[in-house]
Amino acid sequence: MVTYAGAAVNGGRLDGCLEEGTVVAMQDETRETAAPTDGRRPDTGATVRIGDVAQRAHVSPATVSRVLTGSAPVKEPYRERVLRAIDELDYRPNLLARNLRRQKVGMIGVLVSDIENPHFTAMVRAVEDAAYRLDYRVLLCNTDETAEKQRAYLEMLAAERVLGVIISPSNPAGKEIEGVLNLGIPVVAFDRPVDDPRADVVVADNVDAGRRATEYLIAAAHERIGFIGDPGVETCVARLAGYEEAMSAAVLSPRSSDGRSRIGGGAEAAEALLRDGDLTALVVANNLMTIGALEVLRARGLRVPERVSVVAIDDPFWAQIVEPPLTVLAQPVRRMAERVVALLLERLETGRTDARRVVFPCELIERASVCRRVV
Amino acid sequence: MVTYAGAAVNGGRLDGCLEEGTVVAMQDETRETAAPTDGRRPDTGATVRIGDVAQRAHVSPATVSRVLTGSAPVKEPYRERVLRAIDELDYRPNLLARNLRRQKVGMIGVLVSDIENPHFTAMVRAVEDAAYRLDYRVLLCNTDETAEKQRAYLEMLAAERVLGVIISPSNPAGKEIEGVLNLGIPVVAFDRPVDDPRADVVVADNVDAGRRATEYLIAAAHERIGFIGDPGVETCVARLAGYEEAMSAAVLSPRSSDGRSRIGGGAEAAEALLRDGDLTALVVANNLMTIGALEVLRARGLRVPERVSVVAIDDPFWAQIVEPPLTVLAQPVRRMAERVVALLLERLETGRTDARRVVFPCELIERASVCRRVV
DNA sequence: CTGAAAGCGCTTACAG
DNA sequence: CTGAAAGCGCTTACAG
Repeated sequence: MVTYAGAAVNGGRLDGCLEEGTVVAMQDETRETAAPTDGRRPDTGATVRIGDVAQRAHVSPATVSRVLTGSAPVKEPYRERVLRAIDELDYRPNLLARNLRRQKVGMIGVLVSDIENPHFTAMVRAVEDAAYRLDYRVLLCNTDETAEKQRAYLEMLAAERVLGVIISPSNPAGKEIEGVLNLGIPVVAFDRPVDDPRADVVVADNVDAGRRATEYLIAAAHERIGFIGDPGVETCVARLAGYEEAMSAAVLSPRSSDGRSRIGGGAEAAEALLRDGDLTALVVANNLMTIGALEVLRARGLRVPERVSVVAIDDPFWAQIVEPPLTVLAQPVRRMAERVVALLLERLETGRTDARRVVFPCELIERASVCRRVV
Repeated sequence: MVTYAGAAVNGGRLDGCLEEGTVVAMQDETRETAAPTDGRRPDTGATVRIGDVAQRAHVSPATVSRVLTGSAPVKEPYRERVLRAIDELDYRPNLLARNLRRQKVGMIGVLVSDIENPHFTAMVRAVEDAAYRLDYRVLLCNTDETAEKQRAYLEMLAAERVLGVIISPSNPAGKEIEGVLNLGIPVVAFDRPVDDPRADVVVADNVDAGRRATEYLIAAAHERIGFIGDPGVETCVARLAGYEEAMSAAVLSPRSSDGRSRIGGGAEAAEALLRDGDLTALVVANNLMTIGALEVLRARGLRVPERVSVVAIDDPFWAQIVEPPLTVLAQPVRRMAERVVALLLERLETGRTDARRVVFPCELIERASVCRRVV
């Protein structure tokens, strides 16, 4: 707080002159000061190694290693001397060396296709939780729906010899994953399937989700129902398929638009659908696109649900504070994440090699964004 | 899609019997099948090493290394033989060995205190983007507002000898960071300051944000203004200080409550404040707590802004679709993140050692969650 | 239970 | 420009 009080003295000179993204302006708005460096040098260089500890404790490096890792018992006079030496020298083992020796790292890699999407974020959170408890550290990579970043990260994870890989594949899935698999590193795919038959897969039943979302609207007498999806993303394609099934079963004509999985795309897709025809309902295939669609409906003064009913797929944390609270098909994210970790661990611990595919049904949560169409 | 069609055949048997979190039920809801394993063994074991490549290309390992890293030019007959051998053997260098030899990894560690908070998620995204472009890989750790996880991850990053650390410290900040700093690994703190004077710090001007949020409400004739914060989180404490400054400058009595930085806590804090007195306005110190507060206001039928006006600090992506769209003090997240990466790189590349502190002002964005108090 | 020694798979001065 | 050799800092059979 002391620092803060000082920092705030001449703060907040905005005066409306702030322009988002203007880097030049940043110089003016920010204050930059050199903090005192208190004499301590960042003492690079002379790092202490296991040999130094051994010497100081009058034991062999092997013994130090053994107390460090607990790989074998060490008798009392030695043990304590080692511990003290470690403490006195502030020794921290170099994992780079340990990893090389052991030919593995205590990490599992998690590749996520969009870290800003709350759906993935919730997944990651659950995965990290579970893995952490089991003493695995998580190396999280954001592939940004990009094949190139996915390849680069997969390459790195393979080179780094992680214990296992958990991935929500960016499309097109599959090819780049072989390198990892060939190294004998187990992979489990979540949210979206992966082509390689050696990988486990945990997905929601997306075509069912799309179908049920649509059927729910049809049951409320809607007929002109649009769909916002993303032809480039496998989950959305499946949801679209479910939507189309339901529509054709009811002899209604489907109309869908590409929302590119993002907020902005969802907005554009909504615009396009609205332009083309007089919709009374919308199925939106993911939570980010739902935001875009809602923004457009609001901007046009089309009230939800009276004028346009909406069913979203995904149940993000904000679904209830939106006006009206969203009726959704929710994936059991937490349980799916736990399953993902369990599958990976099973492979790690039992050496299982036959691939599993687990499909979770979604749950319909009725809130207030759908009403019966007034005929 | 083929796989999907099959998967969906008997999908979606929910029938209302699904209970969130019931693990037992999971067995019934999910279908698990063994996928074909197509004969390929996960050929563990016989990994190919640089020596194998060298042998096949009739060159020395040193030469292979040189074409791999580009550390020195390699003449044509050799170069091509090496490339072919690499390709034929599907060789991928073992980074564990490379790292050990070089005594560093091409990774920077990013520690974030809550990965489910869109504020951090946006930050992480921007950091990852910038770092990736510069060819650094990001090791992301979720500390969960927990000193223990923070310590464990910091320990790991130190042992792993990452190039640099970017951290939004969980409180209490500081102590655990010394190990990293002592190793000569640069650290830059974001969102919240870190105690060690060797670290760079990039923060928003939080007391100013709290003050301006409050002044804005006071200017709209509000007098009974509550504050939802988190005494355990430095940013929130600063925002509270700003709030208190503004209140006492206007001779109004402050009333604040602890929302523990989460949705649930925000809800409880709102309940508590509402119970204690007849508020007409609320300042909420972060976006997650804002959700909780809004849920409570909605549940009680207290309309925003007519009955209770709200100013939130943080401008998450959902601020505009909420009803009413939120008036907020927004941090320039993207620019802050870019600054963070720039500071780290500067240390990495120029070897700068004097610490910097950069403070960004927040921007007031007026939307519709505040109205003039009707006297 | 402890120590001496080999080795994990690379990279990089050092010669040539 | 290329190769032989040393070495990064650990761990782990192998003796004792």
